[in-house]
Amino acid sequence: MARKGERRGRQPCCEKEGLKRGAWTAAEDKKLVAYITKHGHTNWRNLPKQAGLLRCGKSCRLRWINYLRPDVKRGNFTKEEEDTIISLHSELGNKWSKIASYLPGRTDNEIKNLWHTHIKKKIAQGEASSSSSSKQESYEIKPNQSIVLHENNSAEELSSSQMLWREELNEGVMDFMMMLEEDEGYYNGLVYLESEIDLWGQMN
DNA sequence: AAACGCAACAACCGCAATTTG
DNA sequence: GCAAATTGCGGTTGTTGCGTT
Repeated sequence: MARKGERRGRQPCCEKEGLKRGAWTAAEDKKLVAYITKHGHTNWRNLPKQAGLLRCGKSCRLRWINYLRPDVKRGNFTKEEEDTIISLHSELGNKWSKIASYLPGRTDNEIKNLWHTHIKKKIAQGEASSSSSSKQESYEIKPNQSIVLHENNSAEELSSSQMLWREELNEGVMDFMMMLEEDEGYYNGLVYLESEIDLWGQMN
């Protein structure tokens, strides 16, 4: 907290100078995941400094919540999810985080993007409610199954998109593990991460 | 093959709400 | 109770990739 007599008024969320912006690199992602896995995120403002990242806390928080969190569901929206979004939006308006809370694994940003890129257009074209007659679009229905890091699913149980998704996840975890080998504490973090992903999978 | 336009989505910004001392 | 710090949300912008000409 600022002491009396220090600069008044609202400070920017981060110093603009010397901080990196734009797309996140794999190395930055790893640092962030490793740090949060080990220490959690009690203070986003201090986190980047402690994690050795040249980013502002806001940027780290956004990256974690929208992409790096183990329970984030990547991939195309199902028809059911889409219908839920349409229904909730008519009820709640642009309360994206509220809408996201009804869709486990989906983020407000993702839903907002979907709305602006697909759903809004569909509704404008009057297609939203006539799903039976409308043709499937490029983001057509995909089986809504869990992320599985373990080798307990046979290939034929997974769609090609799921296989690709799973491969990407496993690659990421392998990279992460290589980094973790140097630090036992980080390994415990990985175990935690995996159990979280597994738990999320069981819930779905 | 190059140029252009558009769609998709990742990331940033500003403000509001909440928390803290 | 107040001021300042911090977090979270929603709007918007920037970048990238793909399709078309």
